[in-house]
Amino acid sequence: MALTRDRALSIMKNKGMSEFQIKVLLATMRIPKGEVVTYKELAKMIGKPKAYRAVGTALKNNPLAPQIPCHRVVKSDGTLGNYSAPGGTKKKRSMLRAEGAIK
DNA sequence: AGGTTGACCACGG
DNA sequence: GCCGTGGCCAACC
Repeated sequence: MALTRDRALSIMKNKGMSEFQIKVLLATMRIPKGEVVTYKELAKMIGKPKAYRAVGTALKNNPLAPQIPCHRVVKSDGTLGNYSAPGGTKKKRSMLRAEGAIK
């Protein structure tokens, strides 16, 4: 079943997450399949261009791991960055490769 | 209230 | 390519 924005919002609020983290995760949900964005771009999307570091903190807390495509978020220099879901960075790379987002 | 930590960034050697 | 340094911000203790 597809995860709607409203549903994600109530789950996250229920977890007691901060507004900042909620915004990060909502923005992450909008990333189209087959594309990647950087942590910095993501920070800019939520109106805090310099909070790219805190963006990482927020994604790590992602309570909806498979449904929010946090694997589509990479570093500014083009490398992958970290990934806390099972499989780690290796899994992240293979998923992106399967989507055609990276070579 | 203050210090530490981290899925980062940019720059330099 | 690697490593160190300074800077940034929010979360956590």
